[in-house]
Amino acid sequence: MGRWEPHSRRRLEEAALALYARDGFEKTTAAQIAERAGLTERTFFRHFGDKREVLFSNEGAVRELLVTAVRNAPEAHAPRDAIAAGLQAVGGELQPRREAQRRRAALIAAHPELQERELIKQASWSAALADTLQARGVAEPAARLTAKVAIAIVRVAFERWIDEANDRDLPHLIAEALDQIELFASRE
Amino acid sequence: MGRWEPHSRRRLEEAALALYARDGFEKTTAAQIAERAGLTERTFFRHFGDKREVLFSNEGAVRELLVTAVRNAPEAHAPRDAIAAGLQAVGGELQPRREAQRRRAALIAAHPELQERELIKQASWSAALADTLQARGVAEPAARLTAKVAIAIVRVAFERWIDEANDRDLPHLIAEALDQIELFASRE
DNA sequence: GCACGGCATGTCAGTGGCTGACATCGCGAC
DNA sequence: GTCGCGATGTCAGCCACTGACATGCCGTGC
Repeated sequence: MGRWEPHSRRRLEEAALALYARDGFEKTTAAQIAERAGLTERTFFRHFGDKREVLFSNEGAVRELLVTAVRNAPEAHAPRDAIAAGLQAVGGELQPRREAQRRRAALIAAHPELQERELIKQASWSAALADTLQARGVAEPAARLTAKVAIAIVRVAFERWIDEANDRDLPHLIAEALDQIELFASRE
Repeated sequence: MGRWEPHSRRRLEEAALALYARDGFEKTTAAQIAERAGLTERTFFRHFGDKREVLFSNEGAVRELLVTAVRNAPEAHAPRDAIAAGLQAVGGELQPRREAQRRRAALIAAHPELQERELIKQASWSAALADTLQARGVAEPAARLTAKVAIAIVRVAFERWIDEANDRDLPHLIAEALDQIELFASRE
């Protein structure tokens, strides 16, 4: 066995989740999280830039999923269809974790500081998507605009998926939202 | 003369602007801002919820401009045209202050924490716009989606306006961005 | 013209997020 | 077996932000 228990990062994430849910975000201190994980506050801040970031450790992976799916869409596909593939990839990834996503969304909705962090993550998705569209030949500023619209689509679909009593699945809701917008983004 | 110099809020804003520009955002403390304004740190935090908020005091007024213009658009106008009126109102408001907007944008672009705040302000524009569209008869979730697209349009136009060497005016850039998207948002 | 209450500010003490500097020590490379 | 690396611990400190209470001009009512 090593000098320390393994998986410290994951332990911190789990401790944070549990305490944020139990006591609320503001009432939880970084020291409490660290203690519950058997670590020190300083170590918490080595793994996560701030108290909020611990709730967003997954974000990079989902973003990569999105841009990869768009990048790998057949070259003949119009931007709209490449984007559809990307959004569906994200939808398929999140669909199985509905309950966890719901809890997480409720936590974020209750705390403006967390919404801010969520929004900047969305902006980073948008920027990455815009780059990918450019690489597929979409010119600026259409690429940036189209990317923002695409993120708006997933978000609205996501919110319906979280909110609604019925259990329509996320990919379906994404497709529906996509149908409501005529994406510009023609090749030239 | 009153017990104190008047316009303390404005003095704080100006002091903050000057110091953020001169020394950078993080290197400026709230106490320094207050001192430059002839006030105390505590008073700074009575006027502004945090160090960032002082850069966004104008935001509510512009949001009101937007929703009012949309609300007052002739009832016969399609949502797309009502939105166009709203966005043009915002464009017309910002156009005369290009240099100030440019400086402000540069400051924000250099600091992720400020971007976060900017994004949540945009989200509040979007939410207010969605409500207004609903009041005009646009159903959910189309209203929310359309509102987000509208905000994406102003943002992309705004960024071009800020960035570009030439001096095309903001209302024109907004109209151009609007043309790139077919807004859904039909009445029923 | 005086008492009074409100309101913007001041004062003070405290909490907690976050950081830099330095110490510790198991583990793998060689 | 030594050595250096990397993850963690320890400690001291800054500053954003807050609650509680004090102060004193100013308008209001009488």
